[in-house]
Formats: sequence, structure tokens, C-alpha cells
Amino acid sequence: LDNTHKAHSGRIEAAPEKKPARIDDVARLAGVSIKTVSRVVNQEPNVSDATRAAVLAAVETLSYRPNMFARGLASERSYVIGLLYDNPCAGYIAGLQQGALNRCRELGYHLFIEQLDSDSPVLADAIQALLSESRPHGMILTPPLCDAPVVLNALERNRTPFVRIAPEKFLAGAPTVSIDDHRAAMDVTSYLIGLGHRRIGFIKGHPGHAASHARLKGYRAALTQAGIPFMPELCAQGYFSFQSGMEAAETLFALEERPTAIFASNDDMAAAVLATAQKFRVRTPQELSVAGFDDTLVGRVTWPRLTTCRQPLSEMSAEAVSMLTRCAMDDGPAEHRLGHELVVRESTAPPGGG
Amino acid sequence: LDNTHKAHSGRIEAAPEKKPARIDDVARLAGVSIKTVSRVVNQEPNVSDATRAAVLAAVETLSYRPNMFARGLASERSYVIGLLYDNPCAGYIAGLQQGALNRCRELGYHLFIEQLDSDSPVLADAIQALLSESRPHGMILTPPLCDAPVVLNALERNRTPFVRIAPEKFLAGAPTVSIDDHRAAMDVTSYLIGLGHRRIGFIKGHPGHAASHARLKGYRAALTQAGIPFMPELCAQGYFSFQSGMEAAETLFALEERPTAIFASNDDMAAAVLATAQKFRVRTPQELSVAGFDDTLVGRVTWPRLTTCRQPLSEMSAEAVSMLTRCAMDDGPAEHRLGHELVVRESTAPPGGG
DNA sequence: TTGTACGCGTTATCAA
DNA sequence: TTGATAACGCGTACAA
Repeated sequence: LDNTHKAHSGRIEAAPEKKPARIDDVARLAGVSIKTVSRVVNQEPNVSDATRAAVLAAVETLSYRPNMFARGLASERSYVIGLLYDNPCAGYIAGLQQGALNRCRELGYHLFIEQLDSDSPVLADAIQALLSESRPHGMILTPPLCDAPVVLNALERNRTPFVRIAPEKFLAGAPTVSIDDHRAAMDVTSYLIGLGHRRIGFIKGHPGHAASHARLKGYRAALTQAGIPFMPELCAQGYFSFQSGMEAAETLFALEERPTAIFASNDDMAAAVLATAQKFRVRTPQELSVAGFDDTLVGRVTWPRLTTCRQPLSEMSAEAVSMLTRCAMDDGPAEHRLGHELVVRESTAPPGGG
Repeated sequence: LDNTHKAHSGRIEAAPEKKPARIDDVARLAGVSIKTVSRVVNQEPNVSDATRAAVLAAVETLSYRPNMFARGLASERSYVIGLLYDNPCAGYIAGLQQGALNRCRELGYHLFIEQLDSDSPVLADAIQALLSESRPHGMILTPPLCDAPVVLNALERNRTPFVRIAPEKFLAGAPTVSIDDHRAAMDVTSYLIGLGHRRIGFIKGHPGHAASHARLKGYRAALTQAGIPFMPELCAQGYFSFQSGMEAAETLFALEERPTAIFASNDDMAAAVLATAQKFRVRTPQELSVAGFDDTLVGRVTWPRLTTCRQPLSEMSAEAVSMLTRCAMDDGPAEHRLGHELVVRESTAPPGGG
């Protein structure tokens, strides 16, 4: 390890204080006014090439970076994007956060994270407080907060642009990024049917999340398309958590005739099905195929690894950031729909042993 | 769902714009000066009870929240805490982030997430740029960035307080929060020994992380204490990732005489051992006990669930936030050490079947 | 105990 | 194409 400062003494060098350069410093060094520096930094037009070059050189020399607070105070653009979430469903949020973070860095924005309880009676106050304090340039709303009227109204009233990730319904003037959950769930189900399964269990997601309903409908649509009757007893209620998946799986396992395949509405619950199968000594995929949804990390740390449907979470949030930075509110209803992809791994196989 | 705004039309009501109240508004309503409002809001002394009450009432009425940017500009306190990380080792970072987020909310701070590549040749510039732009009140440094001299020096030069999580070595003037990794690894190993295991494999962590070395030493110390010779071939190199854990596990499985237990330096790698065991049809815990470290989510979504050592990640980061908000830099070398806890679940058992 | 006036580092308005 | 100067909203010497 490279310990340039005195590792032997265990003391950090008393480095000389170094105050970050300000816009005035740059202006002085470049021999222009601060307004001109501002123009260059913000890529405004009407600056001669020579001036621009001089300013950029000064910026480089002084390692100048505009102070975020000063910018936020002086203008509408705060260079801050907020990621608002409720349920820390780890893998899901992690994926979104990663994408947002990367895109923010590319664009020179900062990401701040805020958590809110969507069931809170003071939700309206909480979101208002958030906005008053931190004046983000825009917010990314994850489910189920993206469907909470009080949140949307607060954002509207504050004229804060926002992008909703995987919302329940589209609303004019409220941009969204989502995938076609209905279609994706159909694809997964059809794949299982194609494998030869007829008795396919389904574990529903949290009823507060819009995607849950879309996925259930997709599952049913695929069944119908294949001429397989929908059996209510094959449908168990889950809540997107591993624990709820365990309970749902046990319900399904307790059926007189067990399904030959189970499609869980997300990977955490699918992992729970896998764990339950092991607990009951049911072999996967020989005796039971399992499919998940989202393609989060958990699907890669199980054995067999999960067949699932990849939802491009980080692309979705990256796109959300880009929309926000383009003043998305003005361009009418932007409804970006990203593609999904069936990811076949080892947890699925034809029924009746391989 | 409660759709107070017109769900039928799919359009958000054009709510009247509502500008957040400013300090002047509060002062006017309360009939005092802005300085007095400031005093009350910042909990400064020397305000009469009557005045304080009046101000608080006005604050409440107007839903006043101080503007973060104005505060950051006007004073040293920016009310922003930065969480700096390198490796998005999902569970680990998620745990830290959650704790930091909660404590920030309690204390009225905001959490910024920043990611940096600790191997980048321009690391020094990157951290400097970050600090110049976002002027956090303090930063939380996770491994391995907490041991990067250029990062520490940049922070020092900018007079930005920071707390290091689980650093390699203690440095005067640089507060830390950690657990006793050496002791914790001893505890896990001793537990396995107590179960009757003598041939205990070990999967090392990323050599760039200080905790890796401490855990290896703890493992060896426990062996020595029990009079069991250290066998180099039972020690495989991992890098904290699931994938690296798979490879390390396969190395260990390929040994002529397989270990009866494997202790992996983190949960991701332990989960990989579990997966590898299943792949090779080795039953856990009957034929192989597996123990992890950290107690992250992954240990609860496997079957059998992981025996592991709980590292109180969210408490650690929460404590870090508190230290930062208390102007930790002045109080000399604060080295907080939090307790760990052995978490016994189903992945460990006496050797030779149960 | 309370209030006045200035500065923080930008962006923005307008005139040059 | 440029530049002087006024906001932006708050904290803080310093005065009252």
C-alpha cells in the first residue's frame, strides 16, 4: 500500500489549507469578468473562441469548480437530483441508485437520497419539507411513492420536475420511465409453458405497487393464450420481500397437487421459493422450476441461479436523470419505455425431471 | 388507492404554485427580526420563551424550512453529509447507507452519495472536485477509500471533517468507526472449532481492504489457540465478490481431503460456498459447515441460512454521522469500536453429518 | 434579549 | 461579445 503520508507515526501530515478557487480567481487569471467565466462554465453562447480558451485554461490551472450552494441559491438549477424511495427493497433500489449515480456524475450533478414512508399520515408535510430545504433540480420517484397523489401534488406546487419510475398509471405532464410489465410477465410465463409446464404457480407482488397488478395480468394473459385455465389456488399473495415469498411458497407447497413451476413477481421471492424447495427437499429445477423477475443480484447468488426477467434498472434511472436535466417538464408527456429481456439460467427446466 | 387528483382524466391538477416561505416571512409573521428566527431555528441560546414560542408558531404556520443552499453559502455548516464509496459491494454499502440516512434525517441533514474509483490515476483531482463543488459538512469514508492517502490529504487540506469506517490503521486526528475484526474472526473460528471441526477452510477477502488481513489473523489466532496447525492449502484467495467466492470454493473443494467447514470473509463469498456445495451435491451443513461475515441480507436469502458474524453496519454509519455533526475533528482521535455478534443459523453443524 | 448590515459565490439583468 | 451590479436566503459580527 502506498502510504505517502507518514504511516510510521500514524499521523496525517498537517497539509496547508487550500481554499477552493472561486469564480473571481478565475476571472482575474483569465483577465475577464466573472460573468464571462460563468458563460463559459455554463456553456452559454456568445463567447469568442479566444476568450473561451483563456477561461478554460484558467479553470484548469486553478482546478476551479463552481460552488454548488452558490449556484443553487442564485439560480433555478441546483445541480442536485433527488432519489426518493420508500421501501428499501435492497436490490431494486441499489440498481436504480447505481444508474442514477453514474449519469449524475457524467452530467455534473449530485445525487441525494431521501427516504419517505408512503403510509405516513404526514407524508405531505415530509415531502414539502424536503423540497423547501433541498430545492432539487428534479426528483426521481420510485414505486410506490410515484403513485402517491400528495407527493405528486407537492412536487407540482413547487414546480419541481420529476420522473416517475414504473408508475401505476400515466398522468399528463408527469414523465415516466418503465418497462412493459404486462408483456414481460407474459414472456416469462410463456417460456415456462413452452417448457411444458401446465400447472404454474404465481406469487403476487405488493398490492401497493402498480407492477404487481400488471405482472399478474401478464401471467393470466399468457395462460389464456395457451388455453390453460387460471386456477386461483395457484396464486399466492406476496409482498416483494423474501419472508413473504417464503410464506407464499409454503402455501403453494401445501397444495395437494403441487405446481411444477412457480413464477414469483420478483427475485427476492423467487429466491425464497428456492430456499423453501431446499428446505422441503424438493429439487430444483428437476421437480420444480422457479422463475423470478427484475434480475437483481440475488438471482445470481442462489443455486441454481434464477431464470428471471431482466428489468434494466440502472438504465431506467439513468434515463430519468437525463430527462430531468433536459427540463423534461416542458416537453409534454414523456413516457419512456425500456425493453426487458428474459434471462434463462438454471432454475427452470421441463417438468418431470431432466 | 386515493386519487385525489383527477385519476379519470389522467391529468395532474394544475395546483397553484406555492413558493416556500423564507426567513423574512417568518420574521414578519412573528413580529421579530430574521436574526431571532435564525436563533430559534438553530437552537441558539438567549431567546426568551415567549419569543421562541412565537417564532415556532410562525414556522409551523408557514411550514418554513431553511434553504439548504443559503445556509451552506452563509456558513460552514452545509447540512450535507457525503457518503463516499468505491466498490458497490451491494449489501455492505446498503447497510451503511441505511444507517447514515436514518441518522441524517433525525439530525436534519441530507445525505449525498458519491462514488469514486480508488484505483483511478486522477483520484486526487476527483476528490478535490467533489469537495470544491459540494462542500459537505463532513464525509463518511468506506473501505478501501478510507485508507487512500490522496483522499485523506485532500480532505485535510479542505478542512473537511471525515470519519473512516473500518480503516486499516488508525491515524491521529482521523476519527474512525469499526469493529474488532480480529476478535470477531476468532469468535467465528472458535465457534466452528467448538462444534468439533479441525479442518477449517478460509476464504480471504480483498487484499486492498484492511479487514481482510485482520480476519485472516483472527482465524489463525483461533487455530493456534486451539492447538490446530495452520494449513496454507486451506486458505483460498477471494475478493469479497460472489464470483471470487465460487472460484475459491472450487479450489477448496478440489482438495484431496476437503475441509469439514469453510469460513468465508464475507457473506457474499459464503453464499458462493453454499452454491458451490449444492452444485457439487455436498450437503450443508451435514457434510460441510459454512460461515460468513457481515450479516448482510444475502445470508438470510440462502438455504440453509448463513451462520455469520453480525457487523452493525447501520449503527456504524449512524455513529459516523453523529460524530460528524458534533464537529468531530476537534475532539482528538475518536476511535469508536462497536460490538460484533456471532449469529448462528443453519449453515453450521458438527462435522460428520448431524 | 434583540436587531442591523454585510458577506457567502454564484446567476441574471441590463447596459455598454 | 462583454462587464458592472443586483439579487438569491441565510448566518453572523457588532451594535443596541
